[in-house]
Amino acid sequence: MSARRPALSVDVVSLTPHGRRLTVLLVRVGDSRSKERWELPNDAPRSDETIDEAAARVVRPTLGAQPAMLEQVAAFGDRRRHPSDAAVSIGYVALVASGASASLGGDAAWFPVDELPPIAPRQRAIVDGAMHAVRARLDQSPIAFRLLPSTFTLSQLQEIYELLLGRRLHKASFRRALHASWLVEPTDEWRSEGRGRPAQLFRYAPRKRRGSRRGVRFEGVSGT
Amino acid sequence: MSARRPALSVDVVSLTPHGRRLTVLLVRVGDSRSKERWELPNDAPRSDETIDEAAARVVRPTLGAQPAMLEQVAAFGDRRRHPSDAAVSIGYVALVASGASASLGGDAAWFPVDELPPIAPRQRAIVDGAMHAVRARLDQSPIAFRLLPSTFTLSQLQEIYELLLGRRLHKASFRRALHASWLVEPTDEWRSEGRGRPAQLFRYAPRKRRGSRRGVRFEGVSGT
DNA sequence: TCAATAGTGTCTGTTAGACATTATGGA
DNA sequence: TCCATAATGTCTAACAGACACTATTGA
Repeated sequence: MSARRPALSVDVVSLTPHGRRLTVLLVRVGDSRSKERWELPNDAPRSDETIDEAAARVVRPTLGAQPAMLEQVAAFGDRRRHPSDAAVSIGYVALVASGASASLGGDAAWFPVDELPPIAPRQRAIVDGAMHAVRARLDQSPIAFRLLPSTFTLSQLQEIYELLLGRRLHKASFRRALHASWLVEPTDEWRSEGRGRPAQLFRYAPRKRRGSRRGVRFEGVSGT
Repeated sequence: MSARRPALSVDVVSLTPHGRRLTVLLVRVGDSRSKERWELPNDAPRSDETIDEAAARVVRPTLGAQPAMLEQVAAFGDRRRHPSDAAVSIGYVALVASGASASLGGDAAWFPVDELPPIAPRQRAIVDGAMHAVRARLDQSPIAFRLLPSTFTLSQLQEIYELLLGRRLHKASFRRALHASWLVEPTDEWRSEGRGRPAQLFRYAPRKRRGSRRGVRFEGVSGT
């Protein structure tokens, strides 16, 4: 994309749920005759741009709209290979609401995060770092809602938490903690999905907390 | 230090306790006639160097030895001013054991973190980011021990935790949680400091955890 | 002796996780 | 009807924080 040996690149890991899996957005890069090559959307920041602005610009063409969240992960300045050969790459995570990924740019596609095609080693590290950062922030701030449409069932919400944490949660405990956190409110609608009893729809509506807690906080482990 | 408008700088926030305060290492910069100016130790990374290596090189001359921990905080690429005018600065935190800061380089000095002299706005943001990162990692990994000599009293350890967390902890709860975490073991020595009963000295000696926890974990708030 | 700090034992309220039960729809 | 999922109530073990107490030194 940019000229030879830039000092910097900005790389964005876009995440969205697809079914029961978390997926990452990759773009196919040139080389029409050689075998397929994929990479994270990335570019060198321009001279008049902050790195946050560069990251926003990098996701714009591939994603239709702006993501629900875009945050820096870290700088990666080791000797691992990067497509642009940049000395240092700055990783970002973008969270995209489920279903909002309808209009993908031409050569972009979503891949399950645990089944990525071969990518440059440094970009592989950026993806891992992005997952770490998201998990770390999950109990500090309510970022799980960024991956959901505006109304959702509690089972959907729990599924997102399980996707991000990589482990099952206890249903009753999850709902108790959620209730105590005052982050959601019920709507009048119910949704029937397949078998079983229909689920009530909720929306994200954080209330002022009187004293203490910041996020949702689960120690909760195994699930039935 | 380096030529005009480098693309990158690496800035290191070195932390060590002094008495009951956390202090940051700053260096005085040139300008012998003008009024004092201080800044975080920083430099542009060299072309053959990773950013981690650059950070290690930056702290070496000012600190006597290598710090007990050196980790990246984040990249700071906004439009705030930086001494070198770098487009992007990468912040690092170094933790230095108490007392190990005997041989400081020429124009370096420790300042209480809440009473820093005026520094460039971006470096101010790097210091804040470093404090955030340290607090965030405190309950994930036992970094408090990096700020202590090899043997210490439990009151000293608790004081470090209070310094880093910025709030008082409950003594009995602190010791209970510490005992449960299997991170320290007692030595045969006791130390008498001023009045009161002498305190037993402990050393950092993490044991294998059978099941769950990673760090120390305190919800614990107020102290007697 | 008093003051100050170290170190411990007990009580209580909160809560995470397990378990059980009811509710409600589709096949 | 049976089955699958939603939603909720109760029990229990673990634990954080409060409180009280003993232990041991210096002044």
